[in-house]
Amino acid sequence: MQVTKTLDYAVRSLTYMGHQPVEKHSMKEISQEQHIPLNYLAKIMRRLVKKGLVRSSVGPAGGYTLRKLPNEINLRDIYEAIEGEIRMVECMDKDSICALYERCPQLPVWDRIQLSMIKILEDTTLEDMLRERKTVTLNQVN
Amino acid sequence: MQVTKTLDYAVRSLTYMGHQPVEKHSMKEISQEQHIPLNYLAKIMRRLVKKGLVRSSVGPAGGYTLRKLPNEINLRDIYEAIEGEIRMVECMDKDSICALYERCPQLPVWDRIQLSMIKILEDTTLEDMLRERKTVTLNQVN
DNA sequence: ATATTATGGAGTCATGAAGTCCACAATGAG
DNA sequence: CTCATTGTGGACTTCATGACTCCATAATAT
Repeated sequence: MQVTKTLDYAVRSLTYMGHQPVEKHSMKEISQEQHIPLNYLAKIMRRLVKKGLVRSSVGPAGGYTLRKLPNEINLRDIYEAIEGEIRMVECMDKDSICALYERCPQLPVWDRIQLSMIKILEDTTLEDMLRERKTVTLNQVN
Repeated sequence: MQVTKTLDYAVRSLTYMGHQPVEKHSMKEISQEQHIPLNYLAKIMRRLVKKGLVRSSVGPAGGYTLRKLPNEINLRDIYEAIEGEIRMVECMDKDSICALYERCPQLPVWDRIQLSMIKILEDTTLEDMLRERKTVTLNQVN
C-alpha cells in the first residue's frame, strides 16, 4: 500500500510542466530539474503520452506539453495512467472458500477504503498541488 | 497499493477464531478450514502472538485463542501487526528537492488518503466482519 | 516416554519496481 | 540535403519483497 517511485516521478513531472502549461519542456530539462533518471523518465513520459495526458513533439525544440489545463487533470488520471486501474484486493482463493459456502467478510471494508481513496484522488487536481507549492514557497520566503 | 495475501490470511484466521472466541484453535484446524498453507500460517501466527492479538499454548490440545473480544480488535491492529506502521509514501529524493527550495506538493494529498484509510480501518472491528459474514450466509440460505 | 503442537530461522522461487542501453524515427536549423 | 537534437520502442539487468517450504527445537498433555 505504497506510492511507487514511478508514480511520484510522474506527478512531479506533471506539476513541473503545470508551472508554464503552454510551454514545451524537453525530457532533459524535466530530468535535470526534477532529478529523475533520464532513461527512466523516458519510459514514464511514453505512458503519459499514450494515455493522453501530455502531447509530445520530436526533433530539436521538441518536448512535452500538457494536453489540458492543470485544473482539468486530477490525480486519479495520473494514477491510472501509471499504475492501471485502482484495485486494492484481488479476490484471493476464489474457487474454494469465497464462492462456495460464505462470502468474503473483508471485501466491503477494502471497498470502502478504495472508494474514499478514489474520491480524494479525483478531487485533487494538478492545480491544487501547484497552489500548495506556491503557498509553501511563500511561507518559506517570509 | 494492494492488500497482500499475508494480510488476507491473517484477517481470515482471526475472523475464523472470532467465531468461537473462547475456544482454542490449532494451526492445523485453521489451515484446513481457511485453506492457508500450514507452514506459512505458522509464520503469520507468530507475528499475531508477538503483537499480542492472540494467545498461544503448545503441546497436544494446544493452539490459539483471541486475546480480546472480536469487538475490541480492529483492522488497524491487524494491519499493523502484519505490515508494520501504515505509511503510503516514503519521502523520496529527500536531500535535494524537498528539503532545499520547495516542499513536496504531493504530501498533503497522500496524507489525506492515508488518514481516511486509517480511520476506516480503526472503525472496523472483527465483530463487524463476523456480522457481515453471518448476514450473507443467511441470505444465501433463504 | 511419546506423540502432538507451536517456535525460530534459514532457504527458495517468482514477480515486479526501478533503472540501463541501444537502435531507430522524426524534424528543425543551417 | 544532412546532421544534430529530441522522442519512441523494446530488450535486458538488478534488487527487493511477497509467498512460500523445510527442519530442528521446545513445550506439554496423556
